Amino acid sequence: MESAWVNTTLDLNVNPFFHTNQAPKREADGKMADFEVKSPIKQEIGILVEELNRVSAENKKLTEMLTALCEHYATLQKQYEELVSKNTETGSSKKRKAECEDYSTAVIGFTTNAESSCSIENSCKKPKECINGKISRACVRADPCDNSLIVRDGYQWRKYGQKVTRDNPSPRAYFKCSFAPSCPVKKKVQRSAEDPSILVATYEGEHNHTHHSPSALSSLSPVNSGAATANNSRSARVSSSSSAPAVTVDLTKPAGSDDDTKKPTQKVDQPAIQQILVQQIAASLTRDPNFTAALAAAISGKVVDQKL
DNA sequence: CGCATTTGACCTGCGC
DNA sequence: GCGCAGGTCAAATGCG
Repeated sequence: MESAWVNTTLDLNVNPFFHTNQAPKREADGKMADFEVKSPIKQEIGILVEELNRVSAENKKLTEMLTALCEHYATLQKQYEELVSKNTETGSSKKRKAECEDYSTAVIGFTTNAESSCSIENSCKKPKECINGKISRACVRADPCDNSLIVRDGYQWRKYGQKVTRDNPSPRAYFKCSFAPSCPVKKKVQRSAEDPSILVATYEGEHNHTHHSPSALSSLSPVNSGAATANNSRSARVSSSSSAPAVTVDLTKPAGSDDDTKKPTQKVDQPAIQQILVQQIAASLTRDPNFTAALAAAISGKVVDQKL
């Protein structure tokens, strides 16, 4: 992932003759008398210098926007890695404290733990529950006014309990998967203590049935679709693309250095305006918290699938 | 009437 | 051993 930066190369053709049809021709006709072109050339140079300054300023602005984008991405990635490393840590004997800390820090994103079962709640579970203990966590942005602890993830859940925990004023709801009678998966949903608009869903176990609930998927609310709606298997990717407009972000291109933007580019077939458009879209997307949350969920879901 | 949700009681594990 | 806190059960309740 480290190398998956956005290409920062801007195809801003600052060739002085780019915007003038006459100049190259005159250059080709190089033997033209000085007195014939002196005055128009001066005027033209002034215009071109002005144009160059404008483009340079725009270039600088775009570079800054792109830097912000990359920093934002790096921050998200760092957050994700911290969460993963935290979940893979072993040895915290004080399970309840550890769990509490997890809730307070896992504000955005989706974490899972496929290899080391029960690491999040390693010491709290009965041994028999740890055998199938694949634990994952999803954070879903929800309306703070909505008291229902419902996380729509495509599965059918049956609520079997609710409890107010010590470290969080909002109650914790307990769900069992009712899609299949023998499905052992359980889900705990609780609002984040720090941000009541975020629902933290913790999944335990693996579904022993296929996930096909179109009605449930189609009912994913816009509130959820923009945030990280996910569970421990496939629905993370499905939900993130179910109702939101399709946005394809290519992060596979290597990043260009700052110097790259200053180099004159050989490519003239790609209009600069398209590049600017792309940059502006990227910048606006990174300012959208829903998009960043969805991106985090999508990345997490990808990692989960690779682990499976 | 059947199913899902609510909610108080009970069970279990952990720390002191 | 006791108390605390999280997790689960099951009767009561609500809703379509």
